[in-house]
Amino acid sequence: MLHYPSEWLHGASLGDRIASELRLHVIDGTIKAGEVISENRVAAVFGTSRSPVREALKALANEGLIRLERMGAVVLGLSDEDLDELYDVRFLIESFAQQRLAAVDNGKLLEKLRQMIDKMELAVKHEDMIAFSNLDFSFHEAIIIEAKHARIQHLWKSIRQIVLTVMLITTEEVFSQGAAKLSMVIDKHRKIVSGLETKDVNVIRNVVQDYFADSKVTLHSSLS
Amino acid sequence: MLHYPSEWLHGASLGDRIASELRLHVIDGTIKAGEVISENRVAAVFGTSRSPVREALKALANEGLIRLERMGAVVLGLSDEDLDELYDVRFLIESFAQQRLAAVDNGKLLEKLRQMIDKMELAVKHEDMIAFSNLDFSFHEAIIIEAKHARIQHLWKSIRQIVLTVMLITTEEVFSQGAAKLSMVIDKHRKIVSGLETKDVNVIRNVVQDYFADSKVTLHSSLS
DNA sequence: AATAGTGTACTTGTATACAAGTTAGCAAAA
DNA sequence: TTTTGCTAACTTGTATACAAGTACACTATT
Repeated sequence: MLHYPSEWLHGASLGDRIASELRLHVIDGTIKAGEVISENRVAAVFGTSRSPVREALKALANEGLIRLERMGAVVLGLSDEDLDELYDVRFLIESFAQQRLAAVDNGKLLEKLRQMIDKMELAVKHEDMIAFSNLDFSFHEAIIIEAKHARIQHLWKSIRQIVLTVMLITTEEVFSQGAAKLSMVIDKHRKIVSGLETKDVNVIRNVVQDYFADSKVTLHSSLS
Repeated sequence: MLHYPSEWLHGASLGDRIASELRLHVIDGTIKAGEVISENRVAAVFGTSRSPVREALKALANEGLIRLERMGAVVLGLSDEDLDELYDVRFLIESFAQQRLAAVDNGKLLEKLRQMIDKMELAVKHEDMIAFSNLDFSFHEAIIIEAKHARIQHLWKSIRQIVLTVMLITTEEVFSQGAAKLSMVIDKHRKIVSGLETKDVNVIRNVVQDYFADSKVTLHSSLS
């Protein structure tokens, strides 16, 4: 059973840890949609009081993974359709961010992105799946942060944990498909860098569209 | 001093009430950006324990109005730029929703929207500012809900309280500008209905663009 | 006077206690 | 058999208690 990487939990409170573990299991289906969970039971499972559990459930509710009700919280899960929608929103956010980056000096960002791609290749060589998924995630997050739009960054924040967790799961699958698939993934990121280089909003729009259209395909073949 | 309408708080927990009141005062500037607030002090002000305050602060942090730190939460507030960005995001979300509605049968929605517009005129006649702002809000929310995209609705959920509160404040200003301004606002909503009627994505895109471009102008002239 | 050390008051994170409300099941009555 | 009413075990919302960590001012020392 996949566990949430403990190195991603440094300095995290109990509430954060419970949220991360719960999130992972809701997304990977260990906790099934329709199930009803209560603060007390979750607290018992994790051996804590209700306080951190309460925070975790609030967080998961904010992310749309569960729905808080009068009695108990019902698990919503992430269906295939939900994943599609998640990528719709990722596209919306990243597309906005990249369009914005076309209008400013983005040299330093591009350098950073290229370094990340180098590290991706290293992670492939070391067969370090966790590092790879983290790099994939950080690549896109760097773009969004560099766009310097507080509200957009906030939208991102509301889905970032889900995206990170989904990437963790899908990367596991991609790794099992061998080096060819991985170099395709890396190449897609190179295309994004090339797109940003042009600083042409039309080129960028197409690049981002291609990226996410392709990602959706990978996503579906990976999860079914 | 403007208070959060108590009729919007039916069945709300203490946490919700504190969040709403705090949100209003952060947005209207009664609580200034840069200020540091602590759970204890807020609890003392509202005469409650820290528990509901804690929830309220978490909610406000999720909305980006404050930033939680080791010691105390620092108020971020909503600058003019933040408001611009808020409307960027509103445009992004509603534009997506309306594009989606072009492809489906939206007759029932249109009927509902027209009824809302009628009620707006009634609210003007009765000089009921709170009802008007609520109708304006519900009009746009109805569009987003009807798009039936869970992730998009979630993005909306993460800003809806801020939008509602901003509308409450700006509507107060619009009302003070007299009937002519109000009928302009109502007319803008009629244009949206007309746009949706065409079911033409290009027409709709332009209508929504116009709507929010114009709203931004109103917003700025209203708050400075 | 400047600085190092220390204590105090404040902060959050977590645990626990209690109150009020909801649900489900069972028993008793029609 | 059906329905009504009650009980008992759950649920969340809120209050309170405690622990660990942080900032800041004050004091003693150089």
